[in-house]
Amino acid sequence: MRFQIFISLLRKSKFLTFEKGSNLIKIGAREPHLFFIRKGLVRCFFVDEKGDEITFQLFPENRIVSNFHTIMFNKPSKFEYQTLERTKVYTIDFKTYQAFILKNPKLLEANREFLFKRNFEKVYNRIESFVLLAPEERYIKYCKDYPGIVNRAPDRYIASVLGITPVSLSRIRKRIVSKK
Amino acid sequence: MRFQIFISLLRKSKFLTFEKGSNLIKIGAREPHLFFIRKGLVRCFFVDEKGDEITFQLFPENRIVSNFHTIMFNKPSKFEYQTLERTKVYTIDFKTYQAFILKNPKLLEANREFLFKRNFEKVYNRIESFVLLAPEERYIKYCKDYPGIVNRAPDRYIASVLGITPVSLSRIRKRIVSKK
DNA sequence: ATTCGTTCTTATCTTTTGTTAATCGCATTA
DNA sequence: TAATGCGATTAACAAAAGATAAGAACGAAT
Repeated sequence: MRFQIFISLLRKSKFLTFEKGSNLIKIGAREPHLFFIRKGLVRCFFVDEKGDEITFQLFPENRIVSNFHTIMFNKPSKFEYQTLERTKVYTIDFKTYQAFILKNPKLLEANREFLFKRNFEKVYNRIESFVLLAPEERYIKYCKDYPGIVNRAPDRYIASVLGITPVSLSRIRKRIVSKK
Repeated sequence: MRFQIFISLLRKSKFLTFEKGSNLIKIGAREPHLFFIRKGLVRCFFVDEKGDEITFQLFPENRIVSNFHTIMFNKPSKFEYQTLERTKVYTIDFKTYQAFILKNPKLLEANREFLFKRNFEKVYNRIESFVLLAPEERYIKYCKDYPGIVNRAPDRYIASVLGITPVSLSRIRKRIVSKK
């Protein structure tokens, strides 16, 4: 029956395909949808005072993308979510989703699991990486933790996620290779 | 009536005072309590492979401290929460708290506000600091964002939170002073 | 007041990073 | 095939950070 519930949730969602380079959510938009990435790669970035794009996060398959500024605070998005590959998603309006969850208390736990726990864990691990590790170790850990990203996204995006420059990342990679 | 509800929640909680240097939560413990810091300062740290203590976070007044590993996953705490000053807290068992929230739907929103939104915001801002800012700017921002902490906690804890060494923090401070 | 221990600062040296610019590699296109 | 453009690499230099050790400042305890 869990399965049944899941099916009817799927019925309420749409299955969409975005071409490479399209936007799921634009900066300034109030986009209240959740996007579950079935296939593809999504880049989340913002623009700093100098006008440079800062890549904040990269999302591969099986992750949920949403704008927490909008969903939590009903504020316009600070980030832009852009596909780096042709990307297929299941998408559903957050209110529709939440109404559905409330009607099916059995899903409450699964909801918490997906939307909060996973996120918390990842976010805390990431901060721990910054607190504990030097850039080189951070890169190694990132490769381990997200093998499905490193060879699909441009290096400068990875560098940004790690909080370093592309030049530095290039040197780190060289160092790692020469150590072997 | 919001106020009434709040009062009865307070009734279910205990008001405790911890001396400086005591533990709210120990590493390995399954401590299911929430602690609202009324007065004082709490340091959250873990121990790395070398056996060194790494300060992960510092909590001043009006923040809620809890062990999310336990509350979310029922796992033993990875962190230790230790008072850096004589600290007064309101504390309540998470299950008691949650049961109360469920009985008072008017508190659902306030609950989300306190336990999730605030946390998310802080955590994202922190990651942004690491991604975007150099250590010196990160320190300046930390002083701005948490003026109630910087002059109360030992510098080496601050350094750890910022992901740098105490020596480096000392140099950063000197640099900032000499710029003025 | 003196001693002790802890923390912060300073010094020295090595390693790493940021910055800027030039070069290389590769794919797309004219 | 040649030209173009974009991203990664390399080079060169300055600035900053890590590591280690020594010294200064400070408070607590005797």
